[in-house]
Amino acid sequence: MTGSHTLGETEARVANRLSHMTLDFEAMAVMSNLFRAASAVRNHFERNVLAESGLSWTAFVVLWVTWIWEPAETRDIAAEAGISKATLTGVLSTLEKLELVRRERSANDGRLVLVKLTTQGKALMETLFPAFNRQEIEVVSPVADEKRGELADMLRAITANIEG
Amino acid sequence: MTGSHTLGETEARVANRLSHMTLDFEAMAVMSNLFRAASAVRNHFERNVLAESGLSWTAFVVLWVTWIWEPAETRDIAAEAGISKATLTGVLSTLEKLELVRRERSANDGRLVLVKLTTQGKALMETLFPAFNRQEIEVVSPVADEKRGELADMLRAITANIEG
DNA sequence: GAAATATTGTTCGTATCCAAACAATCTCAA
DNA sequence: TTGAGATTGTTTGGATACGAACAATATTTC
Repeated sequence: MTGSHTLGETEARVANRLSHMTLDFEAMAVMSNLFRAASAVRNHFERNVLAESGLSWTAFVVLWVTWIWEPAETRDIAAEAGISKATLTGVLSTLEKLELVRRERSANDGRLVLVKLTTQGKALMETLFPAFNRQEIEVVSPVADEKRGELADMLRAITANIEG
Repeated sequence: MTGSHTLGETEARVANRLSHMTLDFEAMAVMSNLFRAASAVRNHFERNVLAESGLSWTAFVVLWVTWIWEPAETRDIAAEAGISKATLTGVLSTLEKLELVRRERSANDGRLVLVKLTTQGKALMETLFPAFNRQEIEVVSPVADEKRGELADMLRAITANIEG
């Protein structure tokens, strides 16, 4: 993930390249670190937790959302997972092929598709999710205990500001 | 991005579903908000800044890294952009088709490929990057001025902890 | 200097990922 | 009740995404 250049080097080089522009480097640093962190954490989880189950990151998120909300409507799953409904169609097909999930037409509304976990899907989540959480603890560990609430709040505020 | 359920609802439902497990909900909240924020910001940028240029998020990042470091070696671009070299090959082909970038064999080392921006590529970045930064300022605005450094530091620490 | 080893970018196969077009279904007004 | 409009999940087409295998080139080893 990290290149051969340090972040300081990059910022100095950027400053030089952009010396004729008026820029907010602090905002830039926040955004840059946000994406680096998200990408690094995601790759870390895919390799260390998800790989042995053969699940992609998105597949896991979809499985998780379904687990929490089942029977879940696909539009809600897509929104909650942060992916388009077109993407969800493909991911659900993958999860169905793995027999972790089952699609069902809604009786009340013929347009809707309800998604449920199979017995295997539930069993997988029962072991996978605690393993996932153990890694979450590991990943967050460099942030001081008393700062974590603040960190979550700031990230939440950024999201709310965009989507509001 | 946000579903019809609030984050509080989700957490309550998760707590109920997982009541028999020992979990760190604060670590979970930090990770959850990290991905929500990254995803929301990325989508926001793709739709509001990048769409008119016909660039994807990744294409922009690659273009940006190349702009800063040109002539840039592909292995460095991939590392700096946080994508695999296989992915970079495809993205560079896209950027070359758009005539924003040029590939060149290195004279010193026949294995290396050097990447440079075309005149059009430079012109695009001259207007696109300031527009990008203006949106960055907007996105970060809900975080108090004096907290932004801390936020960047915490995210940096998480990344370093994983990759170290 | 020749052979073994390492490194680099591309290709291949497969899985995401999205916007836009689409068919099926539902809602609601007239 | 019938027809216009809205909503939902899928399909389509094209770009991204990765690991693994690959050919080309450099480096190391003896």
